Amino acid sequence: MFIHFDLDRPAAEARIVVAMSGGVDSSVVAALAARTGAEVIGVTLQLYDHGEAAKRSGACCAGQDIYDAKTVADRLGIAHYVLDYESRFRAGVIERFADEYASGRTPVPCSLCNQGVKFTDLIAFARELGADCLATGHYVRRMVKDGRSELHKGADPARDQSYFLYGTTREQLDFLRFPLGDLPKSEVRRLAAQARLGVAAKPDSQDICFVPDGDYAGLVKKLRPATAAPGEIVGLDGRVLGQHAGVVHFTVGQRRGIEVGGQSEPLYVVRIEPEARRLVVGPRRALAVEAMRVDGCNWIGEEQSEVGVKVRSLAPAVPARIEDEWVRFLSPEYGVAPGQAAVFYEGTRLLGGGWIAETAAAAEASRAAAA
RNA sequence: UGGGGCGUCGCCAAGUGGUAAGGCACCGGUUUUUGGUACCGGCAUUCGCAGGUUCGAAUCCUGCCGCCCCAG
Repeated sequence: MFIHFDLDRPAAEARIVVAMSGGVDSSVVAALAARTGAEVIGVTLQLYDHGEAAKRSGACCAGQDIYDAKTVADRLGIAHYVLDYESRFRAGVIERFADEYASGRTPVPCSLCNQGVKFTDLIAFARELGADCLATGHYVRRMVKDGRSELHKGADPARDQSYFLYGTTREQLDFLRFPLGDLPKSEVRRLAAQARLGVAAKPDSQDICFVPDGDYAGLVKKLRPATAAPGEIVGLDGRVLGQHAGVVHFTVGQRRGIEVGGQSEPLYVVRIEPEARRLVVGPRRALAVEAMRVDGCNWIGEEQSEVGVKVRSLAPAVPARIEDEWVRFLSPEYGVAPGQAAVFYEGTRLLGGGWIAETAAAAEASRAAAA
């Protein structure tokens, strides 16, 4: 398998920097890059401490993973650097992650990380090295049309990671390469095995990389103790239904963990009021949202008003119309959580996106509240 | 301590002689580079307690305990 890296000069004269997390995907990218004949430099970011998180396989960017990346680089015969980005990762991702929960919102740390540490800081570093591009293992595709770079979903719909990259700027995109975007995961693993990389059978990373045991709430509680303050769970009519152990445990649209039984239908978190430490819950129809206000929009493609929009990584894009800051769904959307990303698409092409700032209940939900 | 009603899984609740529905909650799994959703699976040898009748009782009888309502 040969992947073209779309470089401006002959491979023999080019320099490719590969962001190596220590996982299968980026290791294969490094292997593919090495095959082009270009000079390849692997870079691994050390993002957090070497404590508990480092022992967990499947995480990225610490301890074992740095060692794995180094091993792959040695096997490929490429240079490998480890950059200590702990402090900027803490400030740019972890602290903001905690702040979001403290404001009753639900953050997307992967987007923050990509926008900041990976695509801003790491790209700057790669440019300093005189690289022609920065290649990553993301499952997305970069296509050049009429001299302009476009960002598209990965070919494998089950693996597409474009949602997390909506904040990529055009300048960044010009410099980035995503060699895996056309491949199914199975093929990537096959390539890893073929290249005899030790990480070929390493489990996929999942959950939040900097949370050691999946207990993200535990981390947020440590950083923002107020999020662990108990409070009331109230119904749409204001009636107190129970107590909760901290807003940090909840997100809009969430069903499990409310621990209020005796209902005829399930209850979902409809709203989080952090100042009052209150959780407002209601039936599923109370989750219906007809529009959302989107903050800090980034456009990669030209601005459009009729788009497909994703409010979560999984689930297909749904049709919507953009009216200034507000994005109006053609049919009600359920479980739209402030703090999450709204990402706009036209077919497979990612147009742009922003953060969900607030939502407007659909008539259906208002009726539920009145009942 | 007169009258009436009720007591079935953590909550709601069906079942009134034939060998414990269902919903909610909870737990587990599947999916997944965010959180969540969804889906699948699990979840009362036992019906307030103690006796009795019966081939057989959550269901009938007796007593006790507890709660509620109406009267005092």
